[in-house]
Amino acid sequence: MTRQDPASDADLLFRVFNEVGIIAQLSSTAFERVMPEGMTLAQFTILNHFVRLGGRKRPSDLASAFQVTRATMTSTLQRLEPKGLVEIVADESDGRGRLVAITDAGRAMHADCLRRLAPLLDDILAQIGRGPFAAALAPLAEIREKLDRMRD
Amino acid sequence: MTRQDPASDADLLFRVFNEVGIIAQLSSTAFERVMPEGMTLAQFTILNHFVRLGGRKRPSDLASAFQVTRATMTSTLQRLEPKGLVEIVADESDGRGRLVAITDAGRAMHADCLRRLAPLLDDILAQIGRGPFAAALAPLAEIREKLDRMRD
DNA sequence: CTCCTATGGTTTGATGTCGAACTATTTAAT
DNA sequence: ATTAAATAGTTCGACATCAAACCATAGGAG
Repeated sequence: MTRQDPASDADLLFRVFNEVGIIAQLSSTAFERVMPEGMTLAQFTILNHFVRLGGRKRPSDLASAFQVTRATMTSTLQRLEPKGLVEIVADESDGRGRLVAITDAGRAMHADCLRRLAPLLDDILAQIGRGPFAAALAPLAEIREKLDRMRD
Repeated sequence: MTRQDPASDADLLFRVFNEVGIIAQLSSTAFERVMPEGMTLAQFTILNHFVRLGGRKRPSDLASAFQVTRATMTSTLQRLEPKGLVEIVADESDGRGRLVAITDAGRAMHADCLRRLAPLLDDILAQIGRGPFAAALAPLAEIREKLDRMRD
């Protein structure tokens, strides 16, 4: 029963990755259209991390938390810091490292983003319902986790 | 039973979009690491379209087929054409339009990409199995379709 | 102690992507 | 027929992202 034509397996993977790509595209641009001028999903994600977990983190820890390269994190932090949304200080205990923390302005920006996001989420829930999301979450989490573990 | 705390609904959506974003990220970079030098997922997707469906298409049709802007399609076509993988000619019946078609070199490149992709797909199937993909496909397709219909 | 490797960050160059502004052509409206 | 609105493509500027190359510091092997 679990035996399958290899071609159809490949096709299944293709289709899933294709849907995933399109959804990622559509959702991130929908997000960014309602966000304050200049705020991107990548930047919001950093603020969200600090609002939920607090504390100070090294850029490389943020990079692995979000599955991006250190170069990408450098770039995003270099956009957040001039706006005063995060502050970055040298790590006393490690001459190479730096430590990032959110500022009050960053918290205010995050709150504003959440406020603007609410109507969009309501709209999506009204149009699609929670069913498909509930059904997709567990398999997606498994795919993500194993895919992540494979990148070695 | 279907009644839910609105906060948990928002959280569900957040999580699904988050998983989707990470999977899109990981899968596309995994794809591009095994592809021939200079080939990207975006470019492969165009070649794949023509190999499967044949014919000639206008850039704007390709753009809507792949849910990207015309500007994005212009950019991708401007990378494929100099490499000789597609050819672009004026549309006789419409002075504004242009028509894109794949070339023999494009077909050869596509075949090479498929050949290189096979081991990666095998690896993914071996590590994850088809189960989570089969489970995710239908809900993802529904989310994608309705999200797509909302962008108006 | 000295050297070699590992780790943290940055820079550079390339690609994909968007939105906005622009040109050219087509179609519809009056 | 003239004009206004829609459509096809392009260009530009910004951002996210990666890989590769690079600098600095830390840690371990002898």
